[in-house]
Amino acid sequence: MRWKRRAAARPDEILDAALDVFIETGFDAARMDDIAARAGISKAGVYLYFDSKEALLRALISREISPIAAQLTAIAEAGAADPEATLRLMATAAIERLSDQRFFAVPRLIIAISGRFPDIADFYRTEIVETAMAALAKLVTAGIDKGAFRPVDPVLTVRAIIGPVMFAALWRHVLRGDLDIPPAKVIEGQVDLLLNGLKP
Amino acid sequence: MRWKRRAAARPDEILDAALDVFIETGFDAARMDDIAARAGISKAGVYLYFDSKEALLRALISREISPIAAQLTAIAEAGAADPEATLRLMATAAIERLSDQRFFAVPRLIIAISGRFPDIADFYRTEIVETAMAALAKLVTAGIDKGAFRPVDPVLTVRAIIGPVMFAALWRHVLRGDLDIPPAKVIEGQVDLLLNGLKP
Amino acid sequence: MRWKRRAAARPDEILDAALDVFIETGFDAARMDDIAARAGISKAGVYLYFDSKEALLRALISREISPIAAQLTAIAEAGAADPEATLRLMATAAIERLSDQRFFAVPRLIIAISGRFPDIADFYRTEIVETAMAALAKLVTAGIDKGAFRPVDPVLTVRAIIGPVMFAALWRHVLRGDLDIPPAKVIEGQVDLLLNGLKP
Amino acid sequence: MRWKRRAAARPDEILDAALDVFIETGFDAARMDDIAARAGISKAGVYLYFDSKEALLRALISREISPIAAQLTAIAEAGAADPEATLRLMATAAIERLSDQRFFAVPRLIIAISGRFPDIADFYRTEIVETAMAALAKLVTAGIDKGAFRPVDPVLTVRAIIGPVMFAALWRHVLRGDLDIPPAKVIEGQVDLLLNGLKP
DNA sequence: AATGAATGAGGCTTCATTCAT
DNA sequence: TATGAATGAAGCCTCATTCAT
Repeated sequence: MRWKRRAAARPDEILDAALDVFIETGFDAARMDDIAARAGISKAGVYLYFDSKEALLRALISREISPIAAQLTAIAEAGAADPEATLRLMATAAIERLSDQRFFAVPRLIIAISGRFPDIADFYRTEIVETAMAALAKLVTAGIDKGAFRPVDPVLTVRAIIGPVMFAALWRHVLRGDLDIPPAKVIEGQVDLLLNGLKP
Repeated sequence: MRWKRRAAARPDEILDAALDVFIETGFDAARMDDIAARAGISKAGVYLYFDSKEALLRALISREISPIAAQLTAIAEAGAADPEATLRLMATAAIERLSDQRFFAVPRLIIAISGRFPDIADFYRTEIVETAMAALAKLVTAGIDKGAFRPVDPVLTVRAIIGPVMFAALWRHVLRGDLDIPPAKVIEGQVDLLLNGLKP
Repeated sequence: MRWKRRAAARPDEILDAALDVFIETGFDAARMDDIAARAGISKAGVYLYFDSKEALLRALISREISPIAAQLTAIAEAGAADPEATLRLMATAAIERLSDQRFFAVPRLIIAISGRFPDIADFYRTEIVETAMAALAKLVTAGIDKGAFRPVDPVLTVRAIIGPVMFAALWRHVLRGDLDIPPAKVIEGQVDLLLNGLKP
Repeated sequence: MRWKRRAAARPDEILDAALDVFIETGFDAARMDDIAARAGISKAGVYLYFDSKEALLRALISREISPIAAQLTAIAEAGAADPEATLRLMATAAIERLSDQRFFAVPRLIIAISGRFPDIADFYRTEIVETAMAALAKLVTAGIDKGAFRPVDPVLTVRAIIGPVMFAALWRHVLRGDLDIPPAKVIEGQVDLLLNGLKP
C-alpha cells in the first residue's frame, strides 16, 4: 500500500520538480527529461499525470495561485479597522514572500510566456492581480473614509504599493542586485514614503 | 549602389526583425526562420551578420540600451536645479516610452532569460538600471539639499519612483489589463502620491 | 462461481476486442490500451492471456480461421452431386459472410501485414485459401466429369469465382462504395456470367 | 548547378524511397529514418519536401495514381470498335502491371489504411476504381450494342473482369502463392471463361 | 486472476547551424 | 553578399511491456 500513497503524491512531486526546473531555465528551455529526473521518475511517468509540457505549466500556475487570492482578501478584510497598520503588514508579507525564489517564479513565468499563452496571463490577472488590487483598494478606501488617508485615487495608490514590492523582487531575483538593504529597512522606508510623501 | 546602403543597414534590419519576433514569442520560442523572413532575407543571411541566436540577443539588447543611459544622466543633471519638476518629467517620459511594446521588450526579455544568461542580466543592471537609479538618486539628494524634499533615503525613494512605472508597463503589456486610466492621469496621481504621501 | 466462467471466456473476449480494434485501425496502429479497454479489463490483464501484440494477432487469425476450412470442404463434398447448385450456394454464402466486416477483417489483416509476417500469410494461404480452392476445384472437376460444365481449367475457374467475391468485399469495406446493387442480384448476375459467359 | 537538378528531383526520389519502404513494412511500421536513408538524404531532409509521414503517403498515392485513370479511359475509348479484343488487351495489361510489386503497392496500401484514412480510400475509389469501371462498362455496353455480347448487366460484368485480376495480384504478392501458371495462360483461361462461360 | 503504476526504447518532428554555389 | 539545400542534435510524446501489490 505504500505505493498508493506515493502515487497520490506524484502530481505534486512532479509539479515541485517542474517549478524548480522552470525557475532555472524558464519554460521553453526546460526539458521534460530534467523535470522527470528531478521528480525521481521516468519521463514517461510524467505523462501519466500530465498531458503535455504546457499542461504542466498550467497546472503549476493553478496550484501556486489558488491559495493566494483567498488569503489576500481575508487579510484585507480583517484589517479594515486599521488601514495603515494593515497596509504595512501586507507590504511586509509580500516582500518577504517574494524574496523566496519559488514564490516569485510564477509571476516571472507569466511575464516570460504571456506573449504565447495570453489566456494564462489573463487567468493570472483575473485570479490574482485584480483580486489583490481590489482588496488593497478597499483598504485604501476604508482609510480615506476613516480620515486616515487623504482622498486619493485608490487604484493609483494600490499601484504605488505594488510597484515597489514588485521592483524589490525583480531587483533581487532577476537583476541579481546587491542586497545590502535589509528587507525590514526597505519596507520601513517604502511605507514611510507612501504615507508621508517626499515633501517636507 | 543602393544595395551598399541596404547592406549597411542590414544588421539593424535584422535586429528590428528579431525584436519583433522576440516580442511575440520570447527568445527561446523565436525561430531564426521567422526572424529572417521578417527581415526579408534568407536564414543563412542572418548568419552573415550574427554568429548565433544568442549573439542576436546580445546585440539587440546592446543596441536598445546604448543611448538610454547617457540620456538619463543628462536629463537628471540638467534638471538638478528643479528636482520636483525633473522628477515629474522623467516619470512622464518613462511611462510614455514603456507604453511602447518595442521599448518594453528588452526589460521583458531580461526577466525571461536572466536565469540562463546571468551575465546579460548583470550587464543590464550595470548599464541601465544602476545608472538610472544613480541619476535619480542624485536628483533626490539635490532636492533634499535644496530643502525641497524631506531627508529620505534616496535609494528607496528611487524604488518608489521606478516601481509604479514598471508596474504600469507590466500591467499593460504582460497582464493585458484594461487601459481605462489615461497615462497622464496615472502620472499625475503617482507623482502626487510620491510628493505628498497618503496622509492628510 | 460465475467469475470462473467469465475467466474461462476471457481469452475470447479479448480476441473479440482485438478484432474490433484491428478493424478500426489496423494492426500497427492498434493500441493495447484500446484493446484492453474494449475487452473491459486492464492492459496488464491482456498479458495474462497473450504474450504480446503479435501473439494476439496470431491467435486471432487462428481462431477466425479454424472452422472455415472444414466447413468449405464439407459443403463442397456434400454438393458434388449437383455442382451448379452447389457453386451458386457457395458463392451466395461467401458474399453474405464477407459482407460482415468482422468476417472480412482477417483477409484484410493478412493483406496489410503479409509483408512483415510472411509466415502468417503462408499459414493463411495453406489453411484457408488453398483448401477452399481445392474444394471448389474438385466441384468444378466433378461438374466437368458429369458433363455439366465444359472441360475448362478448374484452377482458373476457381479464380473466376473467388475473384468477384473478393472484389465485392473490397468494394464494400475498403472502398466504401455505394451498395446500390443488392447482394442477391450481385450473386445472380455473377453466377449467370460464370455459367453462360458473355457471348450470346 | 548540379544540385539544382538534384533538388528538383528530390521529391520524386523521396517518394520512390517511401514506396519501397511502404512495400516492405506497410505505412505504420515504416520509419522516416529508413525512408530518408533509402533516399540518400538525412531525415530532416525529407521534411524539406513533405510535411509529415501522412503527407508522404498522400503524395505518393497521388503520384502513382495520376497517369492511370487517363490511360484507362483512353484505351477503352480507342477500342470501342472491337470490344472483345480490347477487353482481352486490358486484362492482359492489368495483370502484367499488377504483377509488378511496385504497382500493386498502392492498392495494397489503400486496403491497409482505409480504416484510418477513409478520405484516401474515397479518393482512390473516385479517381481510379470508378473511372476504370466506367471505362470498362462502356466497353461492355458497346459490345452489347454491337451484338457481340449478350445483354448482361455491365456493372456486374466489370466486376467479373476486375475480380480475377485483383485476385491474381493478391495471390502473387500477398499470399506468395506458387506461380506455376504462366500469366499468358491465366489471361487466356480467364477471358475464355468470361466469354464462353462454364456451360458446355 | 487482476491491476494501477511505471518505464525503456523508439518514432516523429523541429530547428539552429553549416555548406556549396 | 546572398541563399537554397542539407543535416546533427535534440526534444516531445507514445506505447508495448513489466512489476509490485
